[in-house]
Amino acid sequence: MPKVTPDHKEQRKQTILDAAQSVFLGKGYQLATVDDIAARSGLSVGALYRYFPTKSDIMLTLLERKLGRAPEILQRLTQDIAGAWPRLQRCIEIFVHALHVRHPSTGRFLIVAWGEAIQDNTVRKGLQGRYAELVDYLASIIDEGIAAGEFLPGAESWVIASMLVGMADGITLYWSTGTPGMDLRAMRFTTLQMLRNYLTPLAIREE
Amino acid sequence: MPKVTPDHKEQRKQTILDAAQSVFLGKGYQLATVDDIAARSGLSVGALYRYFPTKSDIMLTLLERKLGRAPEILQRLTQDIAGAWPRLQRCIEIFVHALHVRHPSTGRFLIVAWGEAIQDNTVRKGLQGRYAELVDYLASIIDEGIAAGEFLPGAESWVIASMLVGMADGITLYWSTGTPGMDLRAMRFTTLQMLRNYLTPLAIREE
DNA sequence: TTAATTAAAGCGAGCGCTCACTCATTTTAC
DNA sequence: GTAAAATGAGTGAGCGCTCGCTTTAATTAA
Repeated sequence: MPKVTPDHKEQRKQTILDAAQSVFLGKGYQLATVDDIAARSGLSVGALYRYFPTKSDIMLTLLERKLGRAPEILQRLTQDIAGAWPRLQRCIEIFVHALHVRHPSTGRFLIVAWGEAIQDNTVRKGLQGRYAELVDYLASIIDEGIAAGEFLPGAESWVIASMLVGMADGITLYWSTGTPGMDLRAMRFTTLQMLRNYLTPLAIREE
Repeated sequence: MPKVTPDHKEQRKQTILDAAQSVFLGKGYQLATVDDIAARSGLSVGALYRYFPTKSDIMLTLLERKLGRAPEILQRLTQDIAGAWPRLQRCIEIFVHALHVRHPSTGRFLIVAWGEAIQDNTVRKGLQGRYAELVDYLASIIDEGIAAGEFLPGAESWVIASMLVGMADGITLYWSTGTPGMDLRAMRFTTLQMLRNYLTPLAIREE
């Protein structure tokens, strides 16, 4: 199909990315071969290399598309919610729900990406950047809460935000490797309660 | 050196394991070659295969030696501490301190292992087993605290223990990939405070 | 309307290389 | 002298990526 619309090119790219994600989920990044991805996408290896310069680049593009718009989406979905705590709570719920329920494959994909980040500088930089944006956004909500007198003044927003995202990742890690008997709902509930206890102690909460 | 003592054989094994860890830390598991490990250990590839049947087996043995005795060690180091909360707190401090300060290479190694666990069933099973033991042990402390009336009755010990270990891992993950500006001490402090607030609410704490 | 032309899209065998693992040979401790 | 330990060149499978060729859809010419 020569001289094809830009739309069509974008569709092809997405097809390849979908195939790549599915292969990465099944075998991890290193064990996934370019032949695998080509076969799954219904294209040839050569065609695939017309859209992406390297295998690593496929992974990076996937990361960007999966995580790049997360802060913006969270912002859009929670901008009408009044109060820092309800907004923070909603953000965590949306994020965790997305990783574990709505798009569980994305959750597992992120873990694969972390596995690769350990040995690949480019992937590591990509992941770090995307996560930093997320942490910054959560921290900004906490800061607002502190400024509004809703949260305990001493809370270090960046520390807490990092912990939250770290916890989400750690738990996704266990869960994605199929550790049996994990009650994700109970964990989310307990986390939120712990967090609320910490950020808004009784004195403030009862006002 | 033929007809050598069992002691000497054990030493050789340990030499190889040390070399392997150092190579794994530098390049990750997949990118580390058997040649690398042989070179670092000062032995030949052939000699190495006299002590370990596969590369994967080296990783598994390393895992077992690093993590297998953790619950037992924690128990020994904290058995004299009275009260569930002080003991739990000490366990977390010891564990985190071990991962981040005393043996930071072990912390980073565990992350490499997780990366590999995602694509290798054997490694995954090994890691899951080792971590389950740890979670069980922490949960048992929490259960004791509940039984003694020291902790809130409703607390689900296994959920909390999983969260704690998951959090430790998630945070180690960020930290090990060199995410800048992370204040590990502040995180540990905040975590412990959150946990204490949750497990021993004011009503109980003020007794 | 149809045929000829064109340029991009698609193909896949094959190249060059890496790597886990082997084995015939040599070295070593007793 | 001997049996175990150590050696390291070799093996063969597998992989990312290339490149010369074919196919196809849009464009142009008749």
